[in-house]
Amino acid sequence: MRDNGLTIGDLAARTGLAVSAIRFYETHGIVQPVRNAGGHRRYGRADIRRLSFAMIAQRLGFPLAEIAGHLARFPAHKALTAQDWAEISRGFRGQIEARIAELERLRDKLDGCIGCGCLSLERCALYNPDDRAAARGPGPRHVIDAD
Amino acid sequence: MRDNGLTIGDLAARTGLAVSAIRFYETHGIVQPVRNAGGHRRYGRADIRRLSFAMIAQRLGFPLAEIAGHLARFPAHKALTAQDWAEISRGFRGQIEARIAELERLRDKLDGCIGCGCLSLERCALYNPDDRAAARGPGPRHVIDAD
DNA sequence: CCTTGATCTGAAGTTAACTTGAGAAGTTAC
DNA sequence: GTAACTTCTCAAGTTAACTTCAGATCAAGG
Repeated sequence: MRDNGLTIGDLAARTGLAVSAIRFYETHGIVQPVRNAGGHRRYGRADIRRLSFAMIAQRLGFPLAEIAGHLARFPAHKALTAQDWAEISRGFRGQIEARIAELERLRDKLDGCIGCGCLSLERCALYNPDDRAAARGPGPRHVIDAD
Repeated sequence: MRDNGLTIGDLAARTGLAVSAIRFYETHGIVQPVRNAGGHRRYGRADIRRLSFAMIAQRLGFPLAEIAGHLARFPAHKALTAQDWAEISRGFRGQIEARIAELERLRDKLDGCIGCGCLSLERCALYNPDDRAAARGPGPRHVIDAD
């Protein structure tokens, strides 16, 4: 008997996510299922929306931590409204535009450098030490996705 | 006595890379220094160019493996010519343009979706399972990347 | 009731691109 | 010649985003 609510398997089938991924997202606070008598997770409809949102945001290139941050602003079991979505989306748009702009700058510099062949660290516009300094700390550097 | 050639420290100072990074790049075949009597690495001028190239390519967002692949086409101790550089660069340009185009598509879809708020997996243009395969980034994406 | 099949937990593995640390040995400046 | 660097090797740690595995328990159909 389904008690009430969806099982993690149901959710996986509906969203296309792996069961393990959904559990992982839970550790990041993206969903917060309740437990039934046997200790199994039970989800509500709002959770489908939350996961859908997370998947879309990931497609847009945003890290889970940031996505979780956005979702944290809304009650765990309340569904996201069109309002909420529009509000978050506008922020996304700005960041996408920024990434496009950065790539265009790089492309233009590259155009200027093709044929030059200097590869000089002092003179090549493509090599800008300041930009590299921005990426600090250990771990993998997300080269281009800066910010 | 410097025997001949640059030490790894010299190279680090010249390129701005960490000594550990240069050793790491060596494991990827990006540089192939010779050893002096004491077992220390000695580099040639061509190696500065190879590292510069790698750094620039990384800024452009290319993974080390791919960069190493490009460099593998050239003799380890021959310097890259303007010709070589121009040839490789043209390929880069194409890939940068592709990434820009992908982001623009996403931006446009997002515009269409702001205000819609449906977040429906079946209908939302932003959620396209096929496109997920294109996602770049860190982490084991093999499930998604599944050929 | 019993057998599949789904879930549970917690630990460890995966990729990328490096860094950090330990202990030993080479190199250099005075 | 010796103190002070620099470098050497190899193993293990780091972040992100998950997956895989093992051993155990829960749930549901016949």
